[in-house]
Amino acid sequence: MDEKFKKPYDPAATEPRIYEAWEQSGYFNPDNLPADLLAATEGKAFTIVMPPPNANGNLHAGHALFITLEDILTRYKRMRGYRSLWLPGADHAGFETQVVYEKKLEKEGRSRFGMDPQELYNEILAFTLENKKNMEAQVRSLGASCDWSREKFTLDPDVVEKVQKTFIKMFEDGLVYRGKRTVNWCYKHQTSLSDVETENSEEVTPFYTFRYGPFEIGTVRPETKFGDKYVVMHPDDARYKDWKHGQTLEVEWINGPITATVIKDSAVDMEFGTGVMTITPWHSQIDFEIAQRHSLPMEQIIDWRGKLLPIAQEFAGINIRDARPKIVEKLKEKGLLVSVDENYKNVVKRCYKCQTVIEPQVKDQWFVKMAPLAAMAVTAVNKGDIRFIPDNFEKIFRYWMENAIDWNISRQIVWGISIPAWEKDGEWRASLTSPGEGWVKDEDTFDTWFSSGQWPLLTAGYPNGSDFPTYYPSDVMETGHDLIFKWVPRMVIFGLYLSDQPPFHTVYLHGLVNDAHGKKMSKSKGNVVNPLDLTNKYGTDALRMALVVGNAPGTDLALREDKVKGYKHFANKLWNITRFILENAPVSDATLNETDLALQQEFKELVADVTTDMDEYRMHMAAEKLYQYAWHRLADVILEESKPIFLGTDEAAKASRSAFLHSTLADLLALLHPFMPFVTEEIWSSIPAKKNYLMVTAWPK
RNA sequence: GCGCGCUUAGCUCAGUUGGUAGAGCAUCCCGUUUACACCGGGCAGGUCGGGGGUUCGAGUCCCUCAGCGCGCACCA
Repeated sequence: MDEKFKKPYDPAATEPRIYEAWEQSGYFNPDNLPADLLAATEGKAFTIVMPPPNANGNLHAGHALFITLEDILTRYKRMRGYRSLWLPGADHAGFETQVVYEKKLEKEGRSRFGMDPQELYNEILAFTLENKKNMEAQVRSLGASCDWSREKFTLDPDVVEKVQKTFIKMFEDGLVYRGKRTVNWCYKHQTSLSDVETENSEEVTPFYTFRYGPFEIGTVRPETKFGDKYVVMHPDDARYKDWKHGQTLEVEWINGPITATVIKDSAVDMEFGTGVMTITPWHSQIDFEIAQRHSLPMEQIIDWRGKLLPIAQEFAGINIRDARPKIVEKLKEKGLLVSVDENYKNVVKRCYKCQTVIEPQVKDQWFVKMAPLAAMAVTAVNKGDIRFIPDNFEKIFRYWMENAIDWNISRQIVWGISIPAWEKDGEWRASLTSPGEGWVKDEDTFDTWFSSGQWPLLTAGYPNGSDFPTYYPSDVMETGHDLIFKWVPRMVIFGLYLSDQPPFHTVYLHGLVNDAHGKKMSKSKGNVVNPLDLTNKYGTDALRMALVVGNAPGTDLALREDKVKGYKHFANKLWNITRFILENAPVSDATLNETDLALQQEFKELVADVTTDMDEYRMHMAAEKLYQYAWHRLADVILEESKPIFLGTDEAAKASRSAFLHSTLADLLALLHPFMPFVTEEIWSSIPAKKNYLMVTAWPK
């Protein structure tokens, strides 16, 4: 028996050594897997594309969860004889990273505004590459058996070029268009944002009712109302039936009399307020749509920094935050303020990074025409080409695809992939290089989801790389349920659009990792758990088990330190089970007696049960069953019952029990390996059954 | 407003197609007879949120109500 079993299992001393050995072995690369292992599937591929972590900081508990789940699937399939590829990556994370970097600049008393764009880009690139190394080291420490030789970065030159070519193809296919439309504008970050980059918050805002000629109109935003010269009501509203569409009238307004025009539009809710509203098309989505329907002119009231433009006359140059009370005061003095409801509940859109109130602004941007693409995605789901785990997420996916709105892919930030579009005299062309003299390049960059949406294709080298189509489509997309409408649909759409097939057949969605009381982790609450602190204290295997057991797909998890501690004890339990067997059971290939055959049968049923769980993505069940068997069946009962046998004189019984224990230990280590790769590999290296690494040993039958 | 999810032992959660309620941690009692005190043995603890229905049988399926959480939405 190896002397090491006389001391408790020491994860810290073991894990780096084991990971190094795995990496050296080359088996993370599916092209190097042993032929006898692959024989089981005749070399079929199994591919998971890693959701590329943002290369802008440390890994958090959510990363630890997805790395654990994906590594379990990869290791399981590898042991089942698949050419298992888990392809790692790193995301430049456009806006996210730029926000992180801007905070860093702020701390240094600097600002991105006024910086040379190329200089800023280079600084962020250096920062990102440094973080990327850090991130990769952390992924390794969690035991990820991914193929580093294939690692991709979203700013690799070939990735950038392919992303740009996709845009060009979409431009030629009429799936992207240049549109002057309402966008979500963040004053702090000076960029437009997609709908998924904003959050809604319900807030209590004063609701003002003003006299507008013969009408009363309601608003929460008096500061936008300078240019309001269209008064809108529902065509069926009996109260206003005497007012005709297009009719004009003189009204006294903020800065004097104006000529207003009556517009009838069914977008107006008759039940709300007085049923009459004025519109500010430049700064409201719904007003914009009404204005479009009636071909009304629109004018910008607030500039890109949040200050009132000259149309506001005496208020020009004032920040809208400060302008509101002043304007209300003026309207009140003019006798135009009818009432104020101080308890009005209103939904306000905010920037998901800085919580700045989002301003609708009208801007020329590139939009993806979503309807035809989304229809393809719905068809694929209807045909059963994509399965969701848990399956209720299919409804959410479907809802999102059936209500898809056109996607703004232009960002006014430097940190991203440049949009290959050129403009001359109002005409736009899409091209990698300038179409000729006088063409001006679009300065904007792509929304980061435009590139990450193509990730499964890009990692496989679409359309002509050596891994395409060997490792495309991939098998499982494992990611957080919060990405069900941010990332997953975009991957499905790009996969179908570019390759005519979905990029994966299964979408496995995990929940959030919360704190011990089920509360969302946040820096401001101070309840953030650093996964590496836990692995340093209890070992990586312990953390992995704590993240998996009892964590049903799609549901959130409360991560408690005592749970991690419990599985550290379990790793040690395996250690001591091994010690007992090595000390007491001489190696034997004796035929099993009746008692031991029954034990073997019981174990075989466990193997079958666990295998089914794994095939059905019930990793949480499999892990718990293995834990129960190892501790409360094998250790508590079978080993205890073995003691008198080994102390006795019945040599046949000893031989039989020894044979059973050795084979069961070997198989149990194999079954546990995907969950607890380090301790199982370390034990495996010291038992008689060992041939090659446990990582490339066949899954028990 | 629409949609989704959750409500099971003190805490955190499992419970695959409906078949006599489970785990970990915590608590309490006992134990060092040596694989392991990073341990072992044992006790206690739940009318599975309320109500109704389908069924021979429901934590599991259906309806309804309540509470909590989350997402979506152009009510100015």
